[in-house]
Amino acid sequence: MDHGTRARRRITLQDLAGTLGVSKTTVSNAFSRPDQLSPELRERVMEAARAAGYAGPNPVARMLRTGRAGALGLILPESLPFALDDPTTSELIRGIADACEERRLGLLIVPGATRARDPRTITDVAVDGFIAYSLPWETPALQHVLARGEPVVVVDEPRIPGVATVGVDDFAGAQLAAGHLISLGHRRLGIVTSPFKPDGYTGRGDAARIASSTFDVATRRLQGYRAAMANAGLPADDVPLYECALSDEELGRQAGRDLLERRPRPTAILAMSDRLALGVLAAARDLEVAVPAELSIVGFDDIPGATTSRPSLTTVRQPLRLKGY
Amino acid sequence: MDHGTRARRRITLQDLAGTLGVSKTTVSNAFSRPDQLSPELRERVMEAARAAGYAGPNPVARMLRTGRAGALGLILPESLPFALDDPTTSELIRGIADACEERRLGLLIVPGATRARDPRTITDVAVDGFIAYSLPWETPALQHVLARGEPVVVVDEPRIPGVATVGVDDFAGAQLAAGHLISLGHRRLGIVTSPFKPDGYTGRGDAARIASSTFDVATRRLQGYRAAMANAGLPADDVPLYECALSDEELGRQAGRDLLERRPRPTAILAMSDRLALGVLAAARDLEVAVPAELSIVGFDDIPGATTSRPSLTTVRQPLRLKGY
DNA sequence: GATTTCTTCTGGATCGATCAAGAACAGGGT
DNA sequence: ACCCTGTTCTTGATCGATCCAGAAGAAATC
Repeated sequence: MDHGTRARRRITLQDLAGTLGVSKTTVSNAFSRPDQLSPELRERVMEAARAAGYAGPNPVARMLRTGRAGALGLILPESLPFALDDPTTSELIRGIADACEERRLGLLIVPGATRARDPRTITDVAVDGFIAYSLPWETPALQHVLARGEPVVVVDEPRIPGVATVGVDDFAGAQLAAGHLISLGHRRLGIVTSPFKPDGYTGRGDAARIASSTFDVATRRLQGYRAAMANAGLPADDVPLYECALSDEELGRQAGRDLLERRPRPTAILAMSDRLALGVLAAARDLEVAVPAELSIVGFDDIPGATTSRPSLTTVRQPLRLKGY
Repeated sequence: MDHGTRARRRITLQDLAGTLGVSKTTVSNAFSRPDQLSPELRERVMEAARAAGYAGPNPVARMLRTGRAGALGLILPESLPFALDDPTTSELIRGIADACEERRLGLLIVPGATRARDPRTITDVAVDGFIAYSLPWETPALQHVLARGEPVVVVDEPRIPGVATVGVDDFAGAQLAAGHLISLGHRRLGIVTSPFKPDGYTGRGDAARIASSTFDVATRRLQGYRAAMANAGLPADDVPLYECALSDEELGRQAGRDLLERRPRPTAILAMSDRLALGVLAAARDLEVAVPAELSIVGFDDIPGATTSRPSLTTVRQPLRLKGY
């Protein structure tokens, strides 16, 4: 019934110092800088800590003082379920997780960044920096990330001046893929694209949408395809095009059906991801179009388990991307 | 060349208050409690913040003062790559991620808890509580989690008195599965188990290992199987048993081969997970044992995409498990 | 013996916010 | 004129640690 000991407050470093009769700095050192005090005293401190049920310095207080959070934020465009489904993203997450583990950093995942979100999911988290993966231009989430003023690494897109970016050369890769098909003699191509805008649209290509695209990767890959076609003297502008809202097999199949039903039928289809390519393959099977006899398909990304007849444009991803820190 | 403005220190709420000529509390309120000040002043504050490039209150400082971190820690037994591979775990992560998103909590993932780890990956992270998934007894990581004194929810195992646990009734489920097979007339059963210890052992069942098991789930499921057998008057103790270090199709196949090569050959096999069951199915195909004519297989967990002839023992997982908070 | 150098430990300032209590002023009712 | 209630803003304490400068004593150097 006197002061103190009420309401089961959590024990602090200060309390511990009190019961031991040493200064709080000493207790702090016992935990974080063992070489700064004699082994005996340190042992006494640890002993007392164990007895008092003190688990170690409060991480938040330590962060505030030291300025380091010991964690990285990973911003994903779609929801986590979708990210885990998509081999490309999932592969990326693995690489990042491993790298974080080596450096004993925590990994805080912020999914669904393209949807409208409460900014607090970004402004209120304790991290030392962010990795943003494949976001469209003008994502509010990205603005908030940049506003925090902490280190940011963007993977794939968008390429923002002054912000570190990791990614393959989409233009060159796409050009290579299209060039390959053309050199095989194909003249009637079809293209299945990943989204140009994060609005869930799926359907035939639309020049206005493409012109106002906010996804860099899709834009640059398309430019690559078209450049290759233009080099070969093919009409690049009115090539049949189908845009898919997600990089998903079902949508790829839908795209494939659409493209393969056009007349004259394309003899080769370029897909902006391997999952879309697999979908096109399924569509070809549905429509009984023989691959590769009647149709060639080329994907992108080289996901594991893509053993179809397609030259794989691989990305050197993974641990590289953490080198920035 | 006077005091202040050196070395590009990050701007603080205090600084902002200074330039505006108001108190820091007012600035704080402008961000966190808009009803506490006049709209005009608030607008002025936000304006000045924008101009100064101030992104909002420092999350760490806020955490320290309020005592809330706004994030949850998720402890996984294996590495993240493995977790993403395993449909059961991946399903769980989805559920948790969704629930966190609704409550606008961050999700901090700490993988690989069964391996020896630096305790700091647990003691040094800023979270309000932990979810521990399917860990063996005596995992050091778990000790550290409990030592933090924050809320903990254990999923599946281990069941620790006084700690909230979410999970299905493994004993009853297993008993049901085995009872089902027995009621179909099966008398020679075989069992494929998930690990009893986190040491990577894969091989025939070993009574000593089972007796000293540290994985609750495996133990209780086995007890369930055996109880059903005992009820039916079958010798439960020397039933053929194969332990797999991971819940993985390849190991399930190995287990299936071993069990199916024994004589007399089992007519039914109980697997502790659906992935293992799929492996057994593969083994049956390898050895040209007809399913279900010559062999019945029963799994556990009901993962998506398991359309084989097996009664699925489903778990009601997902968002439930966050109700604790 | 005086000075320097270590080692070991301490006190107080500090990180950047929130919170509790209260001041100053406005209007409303009697 | 007085008290009450509200709104708006400020002061000072506080969260729980780390860091810096320095004190006290032992050991080494000249």
